Amino acid sequence: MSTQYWLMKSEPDECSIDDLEAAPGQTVPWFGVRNYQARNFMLKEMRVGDGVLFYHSSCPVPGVAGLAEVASAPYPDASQFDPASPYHDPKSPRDKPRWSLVDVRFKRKTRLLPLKEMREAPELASMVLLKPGSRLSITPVTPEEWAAVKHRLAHPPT
DNA sequence: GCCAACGTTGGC
DNA sequence: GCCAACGTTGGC
Repeated sequence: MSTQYWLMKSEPDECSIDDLEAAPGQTVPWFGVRNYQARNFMLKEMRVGDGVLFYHSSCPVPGVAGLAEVASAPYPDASQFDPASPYHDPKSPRDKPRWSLVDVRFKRKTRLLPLKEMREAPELASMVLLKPGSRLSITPVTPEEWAAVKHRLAHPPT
């Protein structure tokens, strides 16, 4: 199977690209996803080595802040069973966990590619992230979109 | 802090 | 299985 690509949103207050770089093994478990569509991407479609656009959300300048990769097969998200966690899900059966995650490994920081610039870029108009009303925290990225983002990262507007 | 969009819940 | 109420996301 050929390489797939994803965009994954993270609040920099929770886990920024710098936090990912500083993490043990430069890898973090992508815990806390509580949306079935986003979960299914991790559970059913991601493969180790898939490319990830690391996106900062809910912050002063939202946008792509770095590149990462899928670093594990899916496994159950431990936070669903932790009563102290904000991600605790009392309805998730121990023997049949509702929520799974993958590990994500740091590749490199990039310049910040702001959401505003992405919206203004015709070659990125097809991205799921930019669809009106889109709120998914994990979205697929086509090879063409991946290439266009990398090109734009390397060639900032003047 | 506002609010539009969207997902989930639960009564019926 | 419908759908109104409610909660969440996330840009602005």
